[in-house]
Amino acid sequence: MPELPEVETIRQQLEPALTGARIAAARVMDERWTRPVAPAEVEEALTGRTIAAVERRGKYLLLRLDAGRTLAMHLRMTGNLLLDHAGLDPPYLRAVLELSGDGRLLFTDARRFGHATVIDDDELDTYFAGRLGVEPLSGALTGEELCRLAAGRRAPLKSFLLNQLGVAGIGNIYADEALHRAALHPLSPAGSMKPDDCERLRDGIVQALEAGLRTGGASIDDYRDSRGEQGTMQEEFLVHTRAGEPCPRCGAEIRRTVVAGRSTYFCPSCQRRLRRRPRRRAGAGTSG
DNA sequence: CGCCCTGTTGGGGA
DNA sequence: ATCCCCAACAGGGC
Repeated sequence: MPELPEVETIRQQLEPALTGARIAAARVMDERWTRPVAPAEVEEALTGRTIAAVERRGKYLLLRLDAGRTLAMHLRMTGNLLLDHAGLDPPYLRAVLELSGDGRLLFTDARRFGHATVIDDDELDTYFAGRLGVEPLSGALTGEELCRLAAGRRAPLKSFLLNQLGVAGIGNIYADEALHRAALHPLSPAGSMKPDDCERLRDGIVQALEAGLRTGGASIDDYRDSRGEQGTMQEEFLVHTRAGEPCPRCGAEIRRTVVAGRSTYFCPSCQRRLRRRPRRRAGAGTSG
């Protein structure tokens, strides 16, 4: 479940070992990982490089290399990064970065949706400008900014949150959690939010992500070892996958529906649906 | 055993 | 602008 908190947790775990490490060799065993770029091209770009920093943007994990380039990796659904010192041979191994001295960084991915690409540093901002919106934990996300992003949009709030171009890093789980915390209905049109709704949604986003960060490490370990088992993290979810259980805020029964093709959990009692804001007539500039 | 459904994401086409 | 489908695979229900 690599949404922003999980990717950030992985980043924090890898940072001490990878920062300053040299990539002695790189092996890509799945051409899909680098498509449409040939694996050999990526292997060559990585070999001999030193990792200057480990960063995150949205759900992307970045290895900043010397020589002015960056390896940007996306885990998608089932991608995982493993720091190995024991000669592991995990299933679904897609790529290996051998580090100088001891250690290997392993990229595994059962579904093979994960992706990696090498980007010149001077193209980095352009690359992400077309893919990611504001970082929700950077302090740049305010209620006001959220209202600006949502203005005029008729898409459901859930879709609005899943679209990385508005706010970066929110996936299916944290979208549900944020909307519940904000007491907003997932099907309310994004543009229907009033300033007060935007403030609550901003708080809901930040609080849901921070809650995930607090337990992210445990959830990832559980996830890595046992897919179907219940992880520590799941016990933190207020509504996600909790259909039929009582809402922690009002006690009503949490319901499941499908929005934007994704399972969506919400409380029909305290997440009330907003109506579309009446369109303002041209010239009627002032409002209360 | 096989079929169907579900799922942590994002891109492309309708 | 918005929705549907797809990518590839595991696991559970029937």
